[in-house]
Amino acid sequence: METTSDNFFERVYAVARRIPYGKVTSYGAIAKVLGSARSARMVGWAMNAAHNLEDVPAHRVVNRKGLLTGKHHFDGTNLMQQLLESEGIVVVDNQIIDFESVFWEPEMAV
DNA sequence: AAGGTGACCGGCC
DNA sequence: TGGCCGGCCACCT
Repeated sequence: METTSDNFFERVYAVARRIPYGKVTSYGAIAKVLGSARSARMVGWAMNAAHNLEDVPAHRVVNRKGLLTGKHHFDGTNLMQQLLESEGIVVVDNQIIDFESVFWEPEMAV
């Protein structure tokens, strides 16, 4: 049942699922790919539902500062950080170290 | 149907 | 990236 609203969410999920292992991206980057760079908030909202799905690695999505703003929404307080460090990403004080190095630019399709 | 909300971003001080 | 303000768009009650 692909309704218009679900379609938007699916867009975010599709991009998030394409995030390579050991890489992260920002909400604004995803929103930009979706065509609405200013609706980054909506991406976060979509992620809110996305984190409920195991198909979407929401832990690889952070804000443009490389800060784990959404870690508070995870099951555990430091679960998000644990997952990122598990992928080789260094996180200190909820902030990704060398964020630019692990940053991955999302794309709609290949 | 309308209002409030939100895991943000960009600009300015 | 320190802090504050406005914008923007879809979801929820």
